[in-house]
Amino acid sequence: MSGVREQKKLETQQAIQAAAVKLFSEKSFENTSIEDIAKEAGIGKTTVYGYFATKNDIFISYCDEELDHAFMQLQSTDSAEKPICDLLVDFFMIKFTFVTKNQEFGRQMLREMVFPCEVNEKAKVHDQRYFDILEGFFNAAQERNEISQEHELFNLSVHFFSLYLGLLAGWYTGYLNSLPEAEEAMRILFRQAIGGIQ
Amino acid sequence: MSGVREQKKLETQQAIQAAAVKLFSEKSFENTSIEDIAKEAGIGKTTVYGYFATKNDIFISYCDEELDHAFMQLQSTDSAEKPICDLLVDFFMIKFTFVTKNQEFGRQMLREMVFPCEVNEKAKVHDQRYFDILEGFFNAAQERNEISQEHELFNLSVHFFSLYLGLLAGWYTGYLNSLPEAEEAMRILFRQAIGGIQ
DNA sequence: TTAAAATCTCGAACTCGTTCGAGATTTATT
DNA sequence: AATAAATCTCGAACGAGTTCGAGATTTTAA
Repeated sequence: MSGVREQKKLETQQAIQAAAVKLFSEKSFENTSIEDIAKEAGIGKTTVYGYFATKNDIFISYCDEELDHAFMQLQSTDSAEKPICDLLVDFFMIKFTFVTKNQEFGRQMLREMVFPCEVNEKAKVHDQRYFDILEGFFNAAQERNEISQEHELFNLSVHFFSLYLGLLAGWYTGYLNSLPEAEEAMRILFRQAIGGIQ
Repeated sequence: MSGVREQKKLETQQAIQAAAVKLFSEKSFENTSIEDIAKEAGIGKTTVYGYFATKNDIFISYCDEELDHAFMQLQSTDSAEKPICDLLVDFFMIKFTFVTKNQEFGRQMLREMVFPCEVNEKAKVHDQRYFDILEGFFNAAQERNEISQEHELFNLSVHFFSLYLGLLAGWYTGYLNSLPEAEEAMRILFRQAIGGIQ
């Protein structure tokens, strides 16, 4: 009977993850201690470290779950026949709204995702999914001749993603204070990008 | 004889700041404890808290000093008769080089500056100085008709600053691995922004 | 079946950021 | 000059993340 240990390990792992999701949502990252998580998961505090190297790692796996949920919402972006600018604004405003919904959670997550301590393969997979969607948008826009063929899809995606990042920075540094304000700023920047500044 | 206390307070403040600069440079933020700083400054660990509310605050004041130095270098950007694209690349590559010179320091600083815990007036002053320079560039470019008058200087600055941020994110998430690579990517994005993508 | 190896668990302890509280020093008041 | 008020300092202690080490459990090998 091999695999008892493996089975238990999986269960414990999931128990920790579930406890973290629950407590981070109820209280928040800062207000949840490792001991809280351990207690909720029914194990000793030290045992947690057999599964996650640091408290931050638990947070990152929590982010992964949250992002998965958010991704569902995103996929339903109605990519019908809208002009590319509107489409992009819709797309990024969903992300923006999600990430700034909870100021603290968003900040913490962005710090980890945008300026991570070490290259994180899992995050790259996430990014790739978003970029796939974006590239789909641009590809369609190129085919209907709304935008030029001369730019690579990846570079286009990076461009708009960067503008999105800049807006988030503006939010967290206090330049933007409401969603409509953010959307207006986003529209201005996106139009600049599309039309050029020459 | 009034002011003995004030005098001492100033000295202590400077001693802490100097100790922090020294130790953060030698070891790094994480590897420097408050106690280390206190010892170096010749005071008790608790006393530090009379001057800075948190360890992070010490780091932020350290950043301010570093950024001041970096700013000097920046001002000397030769804004002669270069095309705006080259000028912007030069400008932002100085910033990029500075901030990524020490991977860990840069990451920590960017986290604080881009996604700060609370709105930080001092950081805004810094940003303003950079934006002033950028707006100067754009203004000159508009006057020699290199770029259109229709965009506000501020929005233009935000646009390129955002692209710069996106590149830093690319650096820290492992998409960019060398300065020449970063510069090439920057040039591509900047050209996209200038020429538009239509 | 059994002994050795590998792995898992958790109480105790360590580190470091931060707060408390009480005594020391300076300033203000008369 | 003397005393009260304000401020500064730092040893002690607390809280939370993390590591140590030793015993318990499971796997492997014979």
